[in-house]
Amino acid sequence: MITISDIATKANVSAGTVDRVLHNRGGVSEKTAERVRKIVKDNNFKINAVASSLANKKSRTIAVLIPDYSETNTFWKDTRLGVEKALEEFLKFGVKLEVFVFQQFDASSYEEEFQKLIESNPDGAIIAPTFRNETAKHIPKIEANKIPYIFINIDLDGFKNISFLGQQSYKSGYLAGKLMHVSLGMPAVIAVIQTKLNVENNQALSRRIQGFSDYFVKKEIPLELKMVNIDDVLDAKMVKNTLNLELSKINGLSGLFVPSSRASVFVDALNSDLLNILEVVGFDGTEQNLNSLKDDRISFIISQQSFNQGYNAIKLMVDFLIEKKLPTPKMYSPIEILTKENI
Amino acid sequence: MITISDIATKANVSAGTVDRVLHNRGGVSEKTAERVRKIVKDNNFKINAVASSLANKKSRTIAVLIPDYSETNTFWKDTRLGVEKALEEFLKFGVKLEVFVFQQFDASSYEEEFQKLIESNPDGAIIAPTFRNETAKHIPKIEANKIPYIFINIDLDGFKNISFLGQQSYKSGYLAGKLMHVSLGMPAVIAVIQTKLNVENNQALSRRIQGFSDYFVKKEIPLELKMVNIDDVLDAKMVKNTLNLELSKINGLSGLFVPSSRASVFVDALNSDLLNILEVVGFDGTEQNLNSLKDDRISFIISQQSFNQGYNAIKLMVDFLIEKKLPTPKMYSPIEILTKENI
DNA sequence: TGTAGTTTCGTGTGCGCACACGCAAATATA
DNA sequence: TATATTTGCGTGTGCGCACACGAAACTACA
Repeated sequence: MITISDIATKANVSAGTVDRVLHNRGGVSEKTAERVRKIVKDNNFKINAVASSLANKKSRTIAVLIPDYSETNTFWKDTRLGVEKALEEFLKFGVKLEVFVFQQFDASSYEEEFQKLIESNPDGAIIAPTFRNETAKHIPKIEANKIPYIFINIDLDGFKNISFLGQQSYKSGYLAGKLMHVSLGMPAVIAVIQTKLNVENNQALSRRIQGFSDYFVKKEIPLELKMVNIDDVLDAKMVKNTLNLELSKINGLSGLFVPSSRASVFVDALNSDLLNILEVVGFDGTEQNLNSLKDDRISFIISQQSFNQGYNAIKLMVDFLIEKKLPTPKMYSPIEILTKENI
Repeated sequence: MITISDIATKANVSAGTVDRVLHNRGGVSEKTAERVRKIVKDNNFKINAVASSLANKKSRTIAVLIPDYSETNTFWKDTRLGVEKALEEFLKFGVKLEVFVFQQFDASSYEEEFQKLIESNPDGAIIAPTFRNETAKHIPKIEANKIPYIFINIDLDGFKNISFLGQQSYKSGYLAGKLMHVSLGMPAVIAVIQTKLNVENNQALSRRIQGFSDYFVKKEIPLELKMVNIDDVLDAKMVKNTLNLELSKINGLSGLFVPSSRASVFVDALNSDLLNILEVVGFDGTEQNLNSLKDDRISFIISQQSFNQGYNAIKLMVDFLIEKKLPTPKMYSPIEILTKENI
C-alpha cells in the first residue's frame, strides 16, 4: 500500500507538502504541486479512508432531499433504504446523514425542505430535483457555499451537479416496447395511461413513451397507440370510472402501457373482462407493482434498482468528500426486467 | 466518544491491560479483568473499528479457487472481476487475496490447485466446488485447520461451508420457459442442447431443464422437447455438423434452449435458415453471449450477476473474519433477464 | 545592505488501537 | 534466606493521515 510519505519521498518533499497538495490547501509553489500531482496520479495513490477518518475528527454530513413515500406511493422507499444501508456502512468513517423529505407533488413543500437543507449547511447533498424552477432558484445558494451535489432520478441539465444517477428513460421505454411486443405478438392496439401529476417527471415519461413507440416503428410493426388521460390518480373511484370507460371505447385493445410507476393503481381499477385480455407493462418495482406482478395482473415491470441508486449516490458522495474521487457525470442504472418468475 | 484509555483510567489500570481484557489475551488477574469488564459494559464501550483496523497490521488472506477463463469460455471472468473489485475495496483493511485457477474440465488440475490452496494456509477460502469427489477429498484438510469456506456457483451439500452464493437453477429454468413462451407463442417444439463436459454442473443444468419444462406443464401449454447431445463443444466443425443435422430432423422446430453458458457457440454454428426461424434462450452474460444478443441471434439470456457473486463472496468472508458476522447460509443471486435492449 | 513581509515548506503531535517489550511483584524452588 | 520462575501489568511504538506551528528562502522596499 502506497502512503503519503511514499509520495513525499518520490517527490522529494515532505509529507506535509503532499498533504497540502492533496487538499488544495495552498501554500505550495505550482512547480512542486504539479510534480506531486503527477506522482500521485502515476502511482494511483488514494487517500486511506481509514487513517483519514481517524485523524480527521470532523464528521461529514450529507444531506438528502427526496420525496416522501406513502402507503399508496412507495416509489421512493427503496431509495431511502439504500441511503440508510450506505449510512450504516459509512458511519464508522464519520459520515452523517440528514434526510429531508417533501411531498412529491407539492412544490412549496419541496422549497421548504430545500431551504432547511441549505440551512443545515451540509458537506454534500443528494437531491431529487423534482421541480425545475424551484431547483434553479435554490441551487445557487448551495453553490455559493461550495457544497457539491448529486442529482438522483431526474436529470436536469444546466446545473453543476457532480453526478447524476438514474435511468435512461428512452432506452427503458424502448425495452418496454419489446416486452410488450413479445407478450402480444402483432398487430397491436395499445393504450398509454398518462397522468399529469408531476411536471418534471413528464419529461422522463414522454421519453419513455417515445422509446416505446419507436421500438414498433423500428421493427416495422403496425401499432395503434391510444392516449388515455387520468387526471387524479389519488381518487380511486374516478380512476376506475374513467379508465374502464375510456378503454372500453378502444377497438381490439390488447395492451396497456403505463410509463409511470403507478401501473398497479390502474390494474387494480380494471374491470375483470379487460384485465383478462390485457398485457400490462409498467415501471418501477414498488411493493404494489410487485404484488400485481405476482397476481398476473402485470406482465412486465421495468425497474431501475432504486435501492442501488440510493446506496450508490451516498457512496459516490463519500468517495468524493473523503477520497476526492471525481464521480462519472452520469451513472445509468441497469434497466432491469421484472416478471412474476424472477422477483 | 469513550476510548480504551478512558476505560483504563476509570479502572485504575493501563490501556494495555484493558486491551488484554478486551481481546482475551490472558495475563490479567481475574479480579482486575472483572473490574474492567464491568466498566466496559457500564459505559457501553465499543472498539473503534476504524482505529482498530488501522492499527491492526495483521493481514487476512482469502484464497479463491475458481476455474480459469479463456477466450472461448469467459464464464468465470466476471466472477474474477468482482473478486478483484472487492480486493481493491478491502485492501485498506488489510485483506489479501490469493487466487488459484484450475482448468474447468480437468479434475486433476482442480485437485492440484486445491492442494496449493491448502498449503497457502489462508484465513478463509472461496471455492467453486466443480468436482464433488475431489472436493470431498480435500475439504477435511481445510476444516482441520479451521479455515472457514464459502461455496460459490455450485451448491454441494453435505459440507460445512458457512455460505453458498449462486443461482436457483430450477427457478432460472422456469423463467427461461416463460421467456421462451412469450417469444414463441404456442404450441412449441423446442430443442434442448446438452453437452457432457462438466459432471457436477450437470445437476444444475438438469434442474434448469426441469424448471423450463415445468413452466409449460404448469401453464398447460403443449410442448415438445427434443434433446440434442453435442459431445465436444470445443470441436467447432463437429458442433456445426451434428447440430445442424440433428436440428433439421425436427419437425416444426421453433426454439432452442441452451441450459449451459455456451449458447453463443451453438448459434454461431447454426445454418442461416435455422438461425432465422429459431428463438434462442440461454444462460450467463459472457462476452460471447452478449455479442450474440446484440446480433439478434439469441433472444434472451438469463444471467446470475457473476460479478456480484464474486464481490459478495469476498465481502461476506471479510465480514465474517473481521467483524465475526455470520453470513446467511444461502445467498441466491437475482435472476436477471438480458436482452438486446438492456445490456 | 538591512529590514520587514511573504511564500514555501518541514516537523511534530495526536487520532484510538494492537501488540511487543520488559519490569516488578508474587510465587515457587533450592 | 537466596534465587529462579511465573504472573500481572505499564510503557512505548507505529498504523496513515490532518493540521498547527514555525523555520528557511525569497521578495520588496528603504
